Formats: sequence, C-alpha cells, structure tokens
Amino acid sequence: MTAARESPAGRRATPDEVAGAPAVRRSGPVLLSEVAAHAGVSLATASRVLSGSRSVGEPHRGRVLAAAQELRYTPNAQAQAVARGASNVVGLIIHDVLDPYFSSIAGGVMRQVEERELVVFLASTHSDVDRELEFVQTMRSHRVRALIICGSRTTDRAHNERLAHELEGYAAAGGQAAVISQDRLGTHAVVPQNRTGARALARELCRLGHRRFAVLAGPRGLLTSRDRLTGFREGLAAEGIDVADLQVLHGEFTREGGESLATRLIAQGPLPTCVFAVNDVMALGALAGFRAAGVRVPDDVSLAGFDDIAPLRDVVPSLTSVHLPLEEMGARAAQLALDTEPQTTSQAVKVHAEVVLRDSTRRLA
Amino acid sequence: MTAARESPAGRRATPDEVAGAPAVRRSGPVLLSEVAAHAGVSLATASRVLSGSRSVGEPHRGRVLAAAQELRYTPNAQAQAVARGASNVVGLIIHDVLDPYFSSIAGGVMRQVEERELVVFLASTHSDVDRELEFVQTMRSHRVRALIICGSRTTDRAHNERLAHELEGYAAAGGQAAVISQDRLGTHAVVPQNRTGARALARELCRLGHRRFAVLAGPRGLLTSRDRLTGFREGLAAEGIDVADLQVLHGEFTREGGESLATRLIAQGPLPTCVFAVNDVMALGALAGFRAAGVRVPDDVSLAGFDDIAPLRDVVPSLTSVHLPLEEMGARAAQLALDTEPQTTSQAVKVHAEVVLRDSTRRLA
DNA sequence: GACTCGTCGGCAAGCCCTTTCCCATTGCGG
DNA sequence: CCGCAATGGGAAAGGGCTTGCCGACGAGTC
Repeated sequence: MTAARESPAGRRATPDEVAGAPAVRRSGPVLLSEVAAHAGVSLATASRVLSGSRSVGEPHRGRVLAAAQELRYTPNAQAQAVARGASNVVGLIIHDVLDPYFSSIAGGVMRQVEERELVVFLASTHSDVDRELEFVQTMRSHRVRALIICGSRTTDRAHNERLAHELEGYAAAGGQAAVISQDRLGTHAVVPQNRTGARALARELCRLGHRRFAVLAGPRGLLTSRDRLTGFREGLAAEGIDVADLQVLHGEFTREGGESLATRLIAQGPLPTCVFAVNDVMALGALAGFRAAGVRVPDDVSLAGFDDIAPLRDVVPSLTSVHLPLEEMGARAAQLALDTEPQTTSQAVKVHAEVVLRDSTRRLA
Repeated sequence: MTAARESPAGRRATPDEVAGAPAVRRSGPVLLSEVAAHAGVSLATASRVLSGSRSVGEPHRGRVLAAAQELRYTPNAQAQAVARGASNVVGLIIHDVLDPYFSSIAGGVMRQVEERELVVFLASTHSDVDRELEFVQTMRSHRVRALIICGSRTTDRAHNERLAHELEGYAAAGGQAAVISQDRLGTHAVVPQNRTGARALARELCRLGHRRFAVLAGPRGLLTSRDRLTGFREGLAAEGIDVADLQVLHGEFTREGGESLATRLIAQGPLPTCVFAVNDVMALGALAGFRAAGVRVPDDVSLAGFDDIAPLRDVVPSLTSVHLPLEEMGARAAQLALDTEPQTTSQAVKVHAEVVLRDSTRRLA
C-alpha cells in the first residue's frame, strides 16, 4: 500500500527518458493530465476529446488523439465511474461455473452484456446462502449498474428476508436487479414453470405405462426441488396414481448427490419402473450410479431429469428431460435488468418448460 | 448521463424525510460523509473506523459503526480504488463460458480469487482475436490487479505481437498477467504439454494395435491444435508408422466442427481404425457424427480426444483422452498472477498431460 | 460596423474516498 | 510538577476524471 502510494511520487521524479535507453516506461499508468500536457491542451479538452462528450476543434482534437496513442493512454474506468456517478459493469451471481446449468445461464447473460459493451463481475456462491448475501453487498459496493442473481429460493424465511432486504438496499441505491428462479424479492424475476413442467412430465411418463415411481429430490429446503416434486405429484395424481407411496429421496443438488441417491434407491429394495431426478445434474449422477450397480437404463428402470442441460446431448441413453431455455433465461434476466427504467414496477417472466421424451424412458408393455 | 448527474443534486434538495412516510430513502447510495455526520465525527474518523486503517477510540468507533449499520452504508469500491490506487479485482478472459474446457479453467481461477476475497471481471471473446485485444484494454482500463488470459496462441504473427504489446503495456502500468496455453508473451504462463501428451497418446494407440489413423484437427492457425498434431505425428513415427499418409482434417474447435469433420471423414472413403480429435469438444462432436452415420465406436472405429473435460464422465462409450488438470491450471495461473511480486521475471509452468485409455479405443485383434 | 449567435478552450468545482499532516489530549517517568 | 512520547481527532490535500460555467473568438445578420 505504501508502495502504491509512493509510486506516483517516484514516477514524477524520474526523468522522462533515460538517455540511451529508448522508451523506458516509468511505472504506473499514464494519466490524462500527461496526455493533455503532451498535446499542449488543458485537461478538460483532453477529456472531451477522449470521451467525445463535446466537440473539440480539429487542431486540438488531432493532437490529443496522437498524444493518447503515443503515450498508450488508457482511461481509468474507476475514476470515470466515480466522476460520472455511473458504472458500466453488471454483476452476476451464480452457484458454480462448473455446473452446466449455471454456465448456460451465464452464457446468456454474457451475450447480452457484451452486446451493450459492458463488463461483468462474476461471483460464485457454491450454494452458500451467506456468501450470496455477501456478494450482493460486494456488487453493491462496486456500484454495478445491474445485478443478476441466479440462485435458488429456499424455504428459509430469515434468509429470504435478509436477501430481499439487501436487494431493496441495492435498489434504493439506484441499482437494477433481476433474479432467476426466484421471485417475491421485489425485483425483476425470470421463473421457469417448474411445477407445470414436472406435471407434464408425470403425465407423459404415465402415458408410457409407468405406475411406480421414485423421485430423487434435492435438499428439502430448496424451492426449485420442492416445486418440481409437487408438480410431479400433481401430475401423477391427475393420472390416477396413488401418490401416498411415492418414494422420495432427498440429497444434494449435484452429480454426487444423484449418484448416491441412486445407490440408496437400489439398496432399498425393488426398483420402481421409473425414476425422476429433479434436475439433470442429479439425473446424470443417478445414471452413473445405476450403471455402476449394473442396473440398465431404460431396460431395468426408466430415468428422467429436468433442465435439459447441454451435456445431455452426448449421453447414452439420451436422457428424457424437461427442457428449459437456459441461455434465454439468462439473456432475459439481463434484458430485464438492463433495459428497464429504474423505478419501474418489477416484472416477472414465466419461462415455459417443455417435456422432451428421449431414450432413457421406455414404454412399458 | 445528465440524469446521473442531476440525481445527487436532486437528492440533496429533497427533504430528509417526507412527513408521514417513514423511512423513505432518498435515491442514490449513502455517502461516507452522511455516516460521519450521523455519528457526529469527522469524515476522516469515519473512514478510519470503517477501513480499519488506524485505531479509533471506543466512543467514536461504536458510534460510527452504528451509524453505518443504521444507514446501510456501503463503501464505494470504485472511489476506494481510485483513492488507494489499487483495486481488488482480477480480470479473466476466456473464449466461452459454455465450453466445458474454459468453464473448468474458470472454476479453478474463481476458487483462488474467492480465497483472497477478490472479485473477477469475466470476459468472453468467442474466439475473436480482436475482442481479445479489446478486452485486455478494457481490463487495463479497469485497473485489474491481475489478468488471466486463457486463449489460444495463433500463428498469426501480427496478432501475437499486438497482444504481447498490449500485455507489456498492462505490465508497465503495474499489472500482473498470467496466460494459459500460450507463452512467449512476456507474462507468466501455464502451458500444458500438448506435444508430449499427444505423442504418448499415439504410442498407446499403437500399442493397441492401430496402424491407420485420422486426425480431426482444429483451425490451422491455432498452435494448440498444431502442437497436438505434431506430437501425434511424432508418436506415430516413433512407432514406425509412415506419417506421410496420415489423414488430417481441419475444422472448427467446436462440437459442430468435430461433427462435420467426422461426416466428411466417413464420406472420404474407408475409415482408419482410429481417429484422434485434437480436443474433447471436437471428439464429442465426432462421436455424435459417427453415431448419426451408423458408425459404431469403438467397434467400427476407435476415437480419442484431448483435455479430459468434465462431461466426458457421462459419455458412452467412455472416451479415451489425454487428461489435463484444467481446474488446477486455472488455479495455478491465478496464483502466478496474484502471488508473484510484480517485476519478477515471469515464470512458465509446464502442466503434465496424461493419457487415459477408456472404452472408445479398442484393442485390435 | 455593431450586434447576436454559436463554437470551442480552459478554469475550477465537483465525484467519493483515503491519507498526510498537524494539533490537542492523555499518561507516564523523572 | 514538568517534559516526553504516545495516542486520537480533524482539516485539507490529494487520487484521476467529468462537466458547468465563463470568456474568447469567428461567422453571420441588419
């Protein structure tokens, strides 16, 4: 820190050029004032030329541009943000870049952000709610102009309130936020039709002749998991299946979670004819678990997931899932946060979920 | 812009509280000066308490903390960065978040960044070299304290020079950079042993009895592709195979690229016994292409990739590949950029690549 | 030729913080 | 009981940039 402080001082003391050593750069970035001096104009003029905020007469204009180029001037975006009172960065909070669900969403967000020539701050919570809260703070402190959170709503009231509170603080400070997969937070929201999708899936599976199901669900506290489970139950009930003895196993929302649940399911005795994993990452884990135990999909058991994540394309058997336009969801959230006037009442976008039957679910004789 | 400007002015004019409406927050963030005023101390004292830069006596200390909490003060990170002359953000430039190769590396970087309580700026170039250059500029203008670039070195001399030039500018301005998969840029570098890895792969494949190969390579200009191809050739030669009639097809470094190359390969006539796709994403595409054409892997043709990306775990047949510790590479790059003293001579870390034989490559009778 | 515009440069006052001085306390040994 | 260091508080000078305002100057009008 002291070093950082001393460097400008030392810099100024250094002669511009050491004789004989050509183009010896002093340390530290080039300042606008240096460009102005080099071009022989005032700071204001240099600033105006470079930011194009007002027209500047040709002789000066050219000189400033030349000087900037020669000195390799790069404006200090932080200082600009402070002076202008507005930054051009967007915050994005997800659980984990490594999870294809989140990276797809991130991809959608990125594309929108790039189109607008903004930059994104990426933070990953690794499913830790406290870090989520913390990151909202961080983003707020960086004065991001828009904040996109792709988390998972929990049933933890206290946490939800704190999050809503943080977001309200962020909004009060002038920021725009959009949340994916959550709602009732007073922000824009992009929410997939988890329940409807799961219901439709249940119907399709029943139409294939399945009657005995098991569900590999996520943590009890996660609303996404709960909604899908509820929808699935509803769908089964609508097909006249007794939901009371539906096997439901709860585990982590990860590949390992799915794998261990599959193992547990196998250990519990006779398999149902069809297993629904509430998300694809778990479904992939389950697939691995089944395979390891010698249980064949779909011959011994049918398997369906939810989300239709990208890696599904290369899995054999191809996995039945409920398709969610993940990239689009990210893009939509970004649009909501970036294109809506602040102070507008927040919008909630419902995202359609569509069942895609593939080879992992077979028709029963 | 004008609006942004006027808001502080408007803010100040607004009465603190509209009678009757409790806790009506004025728009815009809370300032340190307001906290100080609220606590009845000077700006300096408030700053010292909140940043802990110097000890402050208890009565004041408590009051400041209370005021900050009550007002929901969030420091302006941008202003702090300007004032301190050092930011706590790290830049990360990759090709595409959606590509598992890059997201794994990003994951490794993120973890290191999080440990140090920093934030990351993420930019994706979508393989556009000009955008890469542009982003280095952007990152530089944001004064990121460290910059990690995970690109692909091309044979385009002009571009390499421009990149090196940019990076030199960045370094001159006091930043630390680390580059993954590239070198000779005057920065720290993390470079996988592409050539050695491919050579070892060739040897293993030969040991399985294969003699006739095809290579699905990336764009001609990409050094990564070229190195792997070279290594593969060397490996074959070492096993006494005539490299002259090795079929090499060039395409995009993507799934679609791999798929269309596989199709082309099939169209070209009799298949070799083994195909090497220079990266896994292409290999997955090729697998799909083969499957679509009714060519069975590994019965009709063996297939091997490179990188050992995460989604490979769920592919059937499991894909032979050359394992690269992707997350670790990201982490290592982050460490180099973050933990090395500036002005130190740049280090180059070689990353070991290890052949992993799986089911997609079969032993010939 | 006096007048009004409109254009363009520069001064200086911001933006929100941090940090350097400097002064007023206080506590302590001599 | 005095001088000393150590401590803690504040005013103010930055950090790098933007922009409101004023004044200068040239071009157009009557």
